[in-house]
Amino acid sequence: MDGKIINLKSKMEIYKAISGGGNIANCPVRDVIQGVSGKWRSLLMMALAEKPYRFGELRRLVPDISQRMLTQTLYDLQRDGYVHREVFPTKPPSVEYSLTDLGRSMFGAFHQLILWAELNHDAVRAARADFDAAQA
Amino acid sequence: MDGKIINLKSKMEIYKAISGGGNIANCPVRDVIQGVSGKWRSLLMMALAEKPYRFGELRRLVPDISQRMLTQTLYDLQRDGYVHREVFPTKPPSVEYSLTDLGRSMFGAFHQLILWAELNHDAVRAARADFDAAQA
DNA sequence: TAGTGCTGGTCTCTTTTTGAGACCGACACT
DNA sequence: AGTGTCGGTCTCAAAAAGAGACCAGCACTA
Repeated sequence: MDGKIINLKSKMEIYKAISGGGNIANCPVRDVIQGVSGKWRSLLMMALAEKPYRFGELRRLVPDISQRMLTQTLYDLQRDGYVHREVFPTKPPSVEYSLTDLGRSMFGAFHQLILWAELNHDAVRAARADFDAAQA
Repeated sequence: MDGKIINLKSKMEIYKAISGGGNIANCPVRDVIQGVSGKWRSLLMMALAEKPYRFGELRRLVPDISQRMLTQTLYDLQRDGYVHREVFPTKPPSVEYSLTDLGRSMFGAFHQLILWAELNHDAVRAARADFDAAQA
């Protein structure tokens, strides 16, 4: 926290990064951030970063996710290339999900934010409490 | 990318982090991730990390945001303690938004992910293209 | 003195995303 | 035949996001 962490690019570069020329797919940041956004994606990435999991295991690990969202989120993560899905032809066929190299790479960067979150969660909660109190 | 970037905690710790005891506010990661999730939060953070901006400036900088979402997103960021809102009693009153210390701190961690996004965006897009092709 | 434009919003309505939960086929065990 | 586990899909309701009309206050202008 040295007071000027940020020396980003020029206004025009920011604009380009932000607007993506009107097309979200042209904006790297938005495109990738969408990849960790959503209520469940970060949690599943954290779980899979630890070790591969099967569908049912994930469902039990994250008890408050609906099956639909678990399916959907895993599908999206797979589509983005972060997660590998492998079906094993066992008696009841089992499906294992694991991080790809790209997924591990992304998680490495994402991990910084996770650490920050754990360290500063109290500060955020305090800020919210103060804000809500001031509004009242 | 050394193959094992991640040596996170035990399963139970993950579970606790994930489930938050059924209450999202008890889960630091989810709580903070929500703070950069959403279509606009990361973009506004990036913009404000560069320098303070006024409402109208942000609206012009991010042309495809609706006024409603700009208001709302800035409000949320302010509530989380990342953004400071100051009203100047000029002729038409102007409102300036800037990052707080907490916001700058969070952005420092978040910045890692931004850098990753810029470096690896092509890989993500390629993965998606491959996936979509395989589905067809 | 009525129009026009700028400021920073709010309000309403529509579309998209998320969520809860029922349902499904295959196979194993009892 | 009945029950359980596996990994899902389907339907429908609720929540969030988005588009865009509208608004008050003030300055300048005609």
